[in-house]
Amino acid sequence: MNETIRVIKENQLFESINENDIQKILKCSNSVVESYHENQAIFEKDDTIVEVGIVIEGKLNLVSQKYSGTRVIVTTLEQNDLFGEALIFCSVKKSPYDLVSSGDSKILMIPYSIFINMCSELCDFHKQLINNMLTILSDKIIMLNNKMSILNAETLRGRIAVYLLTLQKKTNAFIFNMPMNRQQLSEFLNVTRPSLSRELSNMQKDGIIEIYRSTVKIKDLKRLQALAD
Amino acid sequence: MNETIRVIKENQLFESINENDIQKILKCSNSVVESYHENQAIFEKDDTIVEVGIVIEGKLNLVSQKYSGTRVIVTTLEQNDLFGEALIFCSVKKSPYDLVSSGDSKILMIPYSIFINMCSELCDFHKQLINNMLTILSDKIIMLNNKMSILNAETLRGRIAVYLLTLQKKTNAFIFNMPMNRQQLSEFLNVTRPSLSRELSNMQKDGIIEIYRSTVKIKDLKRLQALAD
DNA sequence: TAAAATACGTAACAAATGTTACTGAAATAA
DNA sequence: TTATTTCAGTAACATTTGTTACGTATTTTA
Repeated sequence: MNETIRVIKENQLFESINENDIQKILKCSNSVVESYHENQAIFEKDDTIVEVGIVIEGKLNLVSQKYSGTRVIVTTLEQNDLFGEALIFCSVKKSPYDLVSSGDSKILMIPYSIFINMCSELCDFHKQLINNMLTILSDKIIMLNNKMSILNAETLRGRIAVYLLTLQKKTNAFIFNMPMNRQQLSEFLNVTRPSLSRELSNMQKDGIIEIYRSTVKIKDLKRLQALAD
Repeated sequence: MNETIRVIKENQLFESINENDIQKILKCSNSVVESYHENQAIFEKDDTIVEVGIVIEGKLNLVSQKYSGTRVIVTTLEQNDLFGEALIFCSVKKSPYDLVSSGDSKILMIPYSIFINMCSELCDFHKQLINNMLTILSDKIIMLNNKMSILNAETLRGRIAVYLLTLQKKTNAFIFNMPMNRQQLSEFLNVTRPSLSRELSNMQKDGIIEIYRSTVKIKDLKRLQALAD
């Protein structure tokens, strides 16, 4: 269990909670570490989710079962990734995906009840746990809203503009590095890689940006902003 | 205050909490009903949000300030609509929008602290309030994920397919009405109205659906599912 | 260091979607 | 009822983005 705590004390869910109190939470909530092996399912589509999980060791694949029967990996969860946090609280708790272990893995499963029943001692760390959960859910909403505002842009140039402006704001600089390669960025913006390359080149020709590999320089902020509107 | 309770007792935030306990919550949290007049701002862009609000009377416009200076109404909030619920808990609590009263309005403002401090009595209804908030946030995440899966479809036909299949699943019928007109649906799918009309016609020609105004009949479920994959 | 693999840019062409403008049908108002 | 307004379908053309294929630069591996 010490290994578990060493991992999860870095998790946002346990922020500002010390190791002793984390231990109490795990005990009080009847949390357990479960072991899974290659291809074993943690849960399947339409299962009712009543626990949140944290990956302690190994990797998990979140798998979408297509109508055609083909299976597509939606995302991969690694050490300290949290899952199930939206499903356990929402009105319809059925999972839309399978969650499958990729190789051997260990997972901490935390039952639902710890988040809705305060213990009678009214411990401060229990409040903090729920507060952390509220922050995690809210941050996810903000992140999804930001992603939506990118996908809602009318043109690819607009999407690029919104994306670059968020980086400009975050770094507070006019020269910065993009944290994704072209393939990843094109998937994030929901276009093909050659389309993205072409448009970045066009924007460079038009004097809006300069770009080489992952390094971007914003040359005409006003026009970039106009594109993002 | 009785009028206020008559309104908000229908709100998801107060689900399974009786009128007496709602009254206690409002008192214990120092909630107040504020009055606003035409064009008065409830909060402005970059304000730090420390209260959730519920519209008791009138209408509010959530307004996006574009870089160009033009102002665009993102959405309109009406009686019993909740706002600020994600911003008060997230890591960066600054609002990206202005919230402005459209005509006279009355708004119940509920301070942040009620959601993070259990009162010493450990009242059941207080637990229920926080539980309701967790459900509201989680449902919003699920809704945004669904919307993302529509926008992520590669073609318009795919987006239409995803949308129709969610309606098919919800109504459990092969003939149903769409709750939006063409203009609204085209905005929801992020395309222009003529493009939507054209594609719906094409899908009808191809024998996948039959459509007249808002009435849709799914004629070839398998092909519709293949499109949504 | 050389060889192999990967990442990126580009170009020609195809396909999808946007734009504009017009029509008739349906709903609403007078 | 008739007139008016709103809603929806269509068509021609413009623009944007996808597809495919290839060359070159960069990074990784042996």
